[in-house]
Amino acid sequence: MSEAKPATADDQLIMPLCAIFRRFLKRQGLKFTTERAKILDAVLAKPGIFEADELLQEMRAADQRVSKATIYRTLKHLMEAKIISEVLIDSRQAHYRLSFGKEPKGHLVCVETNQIIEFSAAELTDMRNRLCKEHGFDPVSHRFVIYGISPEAQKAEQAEEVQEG
Amino acid sequence: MSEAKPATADDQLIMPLCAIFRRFLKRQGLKFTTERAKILDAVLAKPGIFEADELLQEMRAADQRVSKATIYRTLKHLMEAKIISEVLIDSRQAHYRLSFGKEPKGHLVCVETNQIIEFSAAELTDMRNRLCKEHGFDPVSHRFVIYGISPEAQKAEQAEEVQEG
DNA sequence: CTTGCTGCAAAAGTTTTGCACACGT
DNA sequence: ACGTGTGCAAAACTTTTGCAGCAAG
Repeated sequence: MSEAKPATADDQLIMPLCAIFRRFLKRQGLKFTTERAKILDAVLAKPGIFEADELLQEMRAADQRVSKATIYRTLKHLMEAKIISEVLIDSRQAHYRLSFGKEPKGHLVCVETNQIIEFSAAELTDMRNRLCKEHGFDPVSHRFVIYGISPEAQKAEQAEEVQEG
Repeated sequence: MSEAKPATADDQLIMPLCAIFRRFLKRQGLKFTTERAKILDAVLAKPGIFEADELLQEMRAADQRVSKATIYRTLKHLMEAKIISEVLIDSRQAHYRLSFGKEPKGHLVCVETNQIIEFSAAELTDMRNRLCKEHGFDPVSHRFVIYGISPEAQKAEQAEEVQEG
């Protein structure tokens, strides 16, 4: 409520993640470079799902230029550090989301508009653990993606049908 | 039980699917070519999940040569005809499975060995429909993929740890 | 100062496309 | 015959890699 920008929940999130990444890198004998810091910042600024190229474009727009190669290399490290994780939306391109400290999410994807809605589904984790146990697997993660047609796309479809008929 | 090969469950499956594809093509004003028939046969011969290039190699080995481009074009039609569907295993390459008349399957993937186990999970369809309804979506399909470490890979890991320690 | 990192451009891998010719209906 | 389909090779796209110079610890 003060004039000066107060620390937000986001700030509280940003500080530790930067530290966590730093610690991860140190443990692996890797370096915390300005490029890696910039990329982590860009990732933290993304509210939902993102792609490598999207990150590149947005960083260029913000004059935080980093090469494509470095983005790909850093995304890999961020995944190893469990800060982000891959979301399988389509098989053409990799999609990521900030996942540190978040429960795994399900995704509802509109096949017409590509709109993506995240939802929680804690019961999936139980189902995962049960199935892993049945097959002797050690669970790592899981993905649940639902494909459907969004209300908006449904309206568009109906409009088309009227024209056709 | 006779000497002549009796009709198998597979034969019963193959006949209608070929007919179904044919009908689908006719409806779209497309042609049922020998290449499309050969590709459908190759797909029907696959018990589980397959990739485009795998199909190409196997067809070459069986002297049923078709071009890469035709395989990709035909896989697209088979998906439109709902005979196969895409399985999201990784974001590098498309994976498919014969899906006609089968209930949607979940997949348990070993992150070390890439072994894939299919499992049924009817409750997922209910969950899907419930979530679609909540968001006003018209359900199309869904995917549930679990990542874990298979028993074999676990043993290999333990062996490594012993060596390291 | 040593080791790892970056950017660039080229390579690699999958999927798509343009075009001339061939084939199903 | 007509309109589609096929094969080929090239293009398109995402991701990876080799290398020379640069920067972090």
